[in-house]
Amino acid sequence: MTLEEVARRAGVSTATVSRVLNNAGVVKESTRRKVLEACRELRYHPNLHARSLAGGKSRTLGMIVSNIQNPFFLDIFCSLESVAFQHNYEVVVEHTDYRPTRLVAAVRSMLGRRVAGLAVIVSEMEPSLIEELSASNIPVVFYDVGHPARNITNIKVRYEKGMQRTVEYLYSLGHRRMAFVGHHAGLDPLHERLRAFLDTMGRYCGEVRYTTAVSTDSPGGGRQAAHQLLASGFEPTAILCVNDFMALGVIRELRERGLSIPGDVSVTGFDNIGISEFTCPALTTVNIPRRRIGEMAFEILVQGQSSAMNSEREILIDPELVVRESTGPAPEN
Amino acid sequence: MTLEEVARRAGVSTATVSRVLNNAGVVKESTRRKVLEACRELRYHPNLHARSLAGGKSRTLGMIVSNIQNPFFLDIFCSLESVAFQHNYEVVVEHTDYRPTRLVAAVRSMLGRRVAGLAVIVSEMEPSLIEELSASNIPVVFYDVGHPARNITNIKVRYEKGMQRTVEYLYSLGHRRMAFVGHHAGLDPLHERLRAFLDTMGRYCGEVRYTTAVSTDSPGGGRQAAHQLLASGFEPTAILCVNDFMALGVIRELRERGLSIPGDVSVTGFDNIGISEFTCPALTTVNIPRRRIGEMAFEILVQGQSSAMNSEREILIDPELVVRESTGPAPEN
DNA sequence: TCCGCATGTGCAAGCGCTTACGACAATTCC
DNA sequence: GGAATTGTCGTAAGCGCTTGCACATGCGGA
Repeated sequence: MTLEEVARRAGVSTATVSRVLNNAGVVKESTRRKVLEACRELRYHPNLHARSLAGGKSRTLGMIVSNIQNPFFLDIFCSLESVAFQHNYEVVVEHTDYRPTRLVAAVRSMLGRRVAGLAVIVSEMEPSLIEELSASNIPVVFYDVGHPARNITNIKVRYEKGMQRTVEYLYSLGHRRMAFVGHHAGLDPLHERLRAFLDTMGRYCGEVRYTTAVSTDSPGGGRQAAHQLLASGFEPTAILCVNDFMALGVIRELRERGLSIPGDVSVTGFDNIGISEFTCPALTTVNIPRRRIGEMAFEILVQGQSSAMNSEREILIDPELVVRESTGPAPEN
Repeated sequence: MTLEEVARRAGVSTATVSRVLNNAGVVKESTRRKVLEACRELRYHPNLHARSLAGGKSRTLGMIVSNIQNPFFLDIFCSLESVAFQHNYEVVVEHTDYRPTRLVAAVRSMLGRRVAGLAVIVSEMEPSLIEELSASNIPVVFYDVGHPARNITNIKVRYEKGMQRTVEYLYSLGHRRMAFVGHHAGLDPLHERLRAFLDTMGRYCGEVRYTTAVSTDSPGGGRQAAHQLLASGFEPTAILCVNDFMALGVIRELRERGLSIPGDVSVTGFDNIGISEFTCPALTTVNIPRRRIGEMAFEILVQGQSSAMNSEREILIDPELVVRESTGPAPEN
């Protein structure tokens, strides 16, 4: 089914069919109806590839995330998708599993798709990508990685602040043995969080003991990390997780061992994903406004585009502690 | 950046460039290198739209789900995406929020993209879609909805069996007051599950009392449903949820009220999503093999395609009960 | 009656790529 | 030594659509 067949059927030219299908130009009502009827009869579906090839412009946005199974990323996607949908845009998503090579492939794929804008919400990075994207002339927003450039806006969360806040909160509750559970410590943004933990801990030097464990970004990974942690003989009174997703597993492992939360061990997460409210006990965490991030991304990519590409800037977000039930005073002993 | 510019730069024709980029035909090693270098220098990214327009064939699959926030759907997507990736396919996903109109729009969009195959994993339906897809000549797999046709394969889970099994299991534990928590009872497949519950209950007529509550497909929805349920004065000793996602909220609400699980109330889910193992208590549920469903979908869409489109058939899956900690003997009183 | 101006359509030139097909060299064979 | 191969590459015709432009009508006003 092509435009031409529809045109023939309706007894008009392809130009006219195109016009009615795009509500562009003026078309007599009677011919418009004829065309629409022909479309229906022939079950015509315009070829989107041909359309964007000829049109030259695109109404699709691209989004790349590290791990779409982690609700943190998924929520941002949903938020972006939702506002995009309202504005008649669509967004295609790709995920990288935290692997730089897949990131590169994903970016290339997006560039090949000629997306109208690209949101890169990942933790891994490949240096050459920055210039590649910067040279691409499409609006880009990075989250957590990269740095601003002509057409690149950066959104960053002050993770250190959140981490610092958490540590201090726990310290004030009397905790003196803490552990950090993370994943992919080799990746910059993730490493940064680990370091924020270590730095803050360093300030209580001599007074506080701590250790770290690393696994994969999933509840199972969190559980495994907790397992290692406890098997090592270190008995933390508080475990800080790099994100809520892993915290789910940490909680599970602790309960499995008969440890009460927060009676014996306090647990904190990061991100404040939807289900962190539904864990038991409900998770103390640090909120990151995912909905707003998605909305900002859309604005930057679509609106910012009109503002002559001068979107070189950095946006900083201060996360805030959300205290729920998984934290409490350190046990006496 | 177009093929032509690259060709000019490399001092060859566009045909040659195309050949090296596609590893098609034979090209002298020296020219191949020249071309690749030109691509790199010019940061050339082939226009995928032009490619599929000219090529006529597509290596992207489409997938439509009702609610991508529900891990059940997300898992199937990830599974499909994973095998597709291994075979050098990509998959674009769209979600409908259980709305038939969005389903129609999504299907049209996929058809416009000229996907190589389409997986429709939804609960809502629009009758006309079946024939529209059937006429489209692309391989299609439906999950839960629709019926087989020339190019349409149907995957169905015998929900009734799972539900029946669950009810009987609870009955055997002494439960005589049960409740069902669901969502979108107006949609066929969902209604079917509700009816499976009612039918099974009907068999114990007079002996067992029951009621139902409906909300939205989310933990929050589950919580709300549980709230209604308990506010109604009915005191179930077991609550059966249409899926694990909602069960999360049900559990939360029960705990909030100080009810012990399974001491006071048993809870069951459906789907066996990843985190149902990490709830507390771990959720008794009915397993649906999402990984296998994703893999089957790929095979049907890609391999089945070669088998002359004679894929008209229905695949039935028997779900199985997974007993964990959220169920136990009914309380004495 | 003729001109000017809306209002509706058709023509045709691309958009960037793939892919027969044929052209031309460099071998190879009898 | 000429013909038949073989290996490389260029030419050009689309793929299905959008869109600037020209053209055809119908109308009122001069």
